[in-house]
Amino acid sequence: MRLATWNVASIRQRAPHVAAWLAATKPDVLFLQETKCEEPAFPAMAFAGIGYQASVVGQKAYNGVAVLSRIPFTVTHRRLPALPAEDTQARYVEIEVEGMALAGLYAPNGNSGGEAGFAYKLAWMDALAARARELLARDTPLVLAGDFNVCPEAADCAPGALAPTDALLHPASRARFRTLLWLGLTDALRALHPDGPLYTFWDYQGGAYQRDLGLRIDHVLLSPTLAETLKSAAPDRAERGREHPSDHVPVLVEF
DNA sequence: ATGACTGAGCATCTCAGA
Repeated sequence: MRLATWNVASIRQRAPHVAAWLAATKPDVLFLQETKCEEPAFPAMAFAGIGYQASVVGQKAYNGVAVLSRIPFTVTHRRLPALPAEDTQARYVEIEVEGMALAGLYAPNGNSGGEAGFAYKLAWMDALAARARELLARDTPLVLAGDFNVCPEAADCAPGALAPTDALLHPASRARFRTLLWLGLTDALRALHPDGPLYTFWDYQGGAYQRDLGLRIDHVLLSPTLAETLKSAAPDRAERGREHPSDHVPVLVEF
């Protein structure tokens, strides 16, 4: 299985990038985040023509996740079950493929909306952990892939790339990420590349990419039986150097 | 002192991103 995740910062702006990347890389499944449109505006035709079926969990202007797959899949969840019904933010999609649960997620940033915004980030991460716990209790092979909006360790934030008080670095945010690891999930990038920077994001401002002031916030977590078969895991840095790029690059994992 | 990012939307500014 070749599985990827990519925060595209608007699928309507990035459809050509995504289609070209799919044609060149040919992953089985690609999870997208920050598609920023409702389902009817999602450019599904751009991907159908190259063999990828889309399933979209969209909303107007903000958030939005989707999955593109060239293998058959069934959508099992379009929201996290533990969140209140009135929460309509489009941040989670879960599919079933060959007995595996594959989840694409866009965790809240947590820097906007004051204390309530940060509390929402933590509550959302708790709901994600609850879902992971549920699947693992059933021995379902599981992948969590997406923009977690957490730099897990010091090496995941270039010095000066963020203010020390940023929500992505907050001890409570990092604790929520560690909780996922303590459930037995393996951080695919770090499992194969234990040391040094492995950035997946560079800010648009201040020449962050040219100065390599990046962050590692896009992650792929694997349950134990899948982690045992892990072959490769890498961010595709070259995408950040293209014309009109997303501020995130795709992360590709092979297992 | 200067100029300094991107995208969406009931838009010529505001909000959000991170």
